[in-house]
Amino acid sequence: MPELPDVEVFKRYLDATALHKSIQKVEVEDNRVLRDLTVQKLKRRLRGQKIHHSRRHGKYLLANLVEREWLVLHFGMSGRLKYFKAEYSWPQHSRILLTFSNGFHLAYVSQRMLGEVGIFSGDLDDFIEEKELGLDAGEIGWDQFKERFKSRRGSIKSALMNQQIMAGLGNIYTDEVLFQACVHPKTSVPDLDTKQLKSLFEKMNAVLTTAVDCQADPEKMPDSYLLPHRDKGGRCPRSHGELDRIKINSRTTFFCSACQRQP
DNA sequence: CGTGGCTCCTGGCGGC
DNA sequence: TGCCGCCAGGAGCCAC
Repeated sequence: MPELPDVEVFKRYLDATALHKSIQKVEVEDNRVLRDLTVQKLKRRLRGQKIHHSRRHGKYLLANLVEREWLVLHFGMSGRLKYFKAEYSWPQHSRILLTFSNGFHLAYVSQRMLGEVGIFSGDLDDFIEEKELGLDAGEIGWDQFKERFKSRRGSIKSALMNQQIMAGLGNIYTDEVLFQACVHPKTSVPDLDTKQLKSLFEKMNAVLTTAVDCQADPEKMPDSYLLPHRDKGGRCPRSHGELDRIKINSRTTFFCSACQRQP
């Protein structure tokens, strides 16, 4: 699930629940989510600290611990956060559990463990540089968007999903943006005219804003969106034709061949 | 440089 | 009912 809107919702959730509370206990239920980081180091860096504020960049959420030190959360395909009180209500697939001084817990939940929990030392800009991330999709301006995409040769879907060009869009929201802009996902970037590129930029902003407003919940999204219709029998809300389903870069891609014309 | 395939993982679902 | 293969909203790596 976690693309930019989902992670933004996680950020707001974290901000509303876990700030300014002393971390008393750190439990690692499965150390595979730590990758190269040792359990010992994670505990040493977290215990006794507080999360002062958080930042999101693309699909990453960074929780600030001390000056130039962050707890890094990446959610892979199935990650989320859960703040709760009672011990017996631990969510299934909790991999990391923090216990605060008020007795509440914050769980990093990840069924498939494709995400990562880490510690980063440095400024946010250093992190972005190390991960080679492009500008955040929610903050990029039109001139930068145009600049970054016009030098690309591949398909627009691949480009929009490329975190080095721009960070935040994943498979689902890329399909949504292409659908809203009526652009076929296989269109090669150089074949797009400025008007189409501008439309993609504007629709991207609208989609991201709407998705965050809907708490990234497909059921709350407008019926005119692709999201609520992908997967369940799948009919285009505009043409009412059956949605097409293809693979691009081995990712399932939904689109409407009536609205999004073959390049 | 871009694309497609494979890999890391777990678990739900449809088909037989 | 049970088992199996397929698939899933991420992303790094490698061969072509």
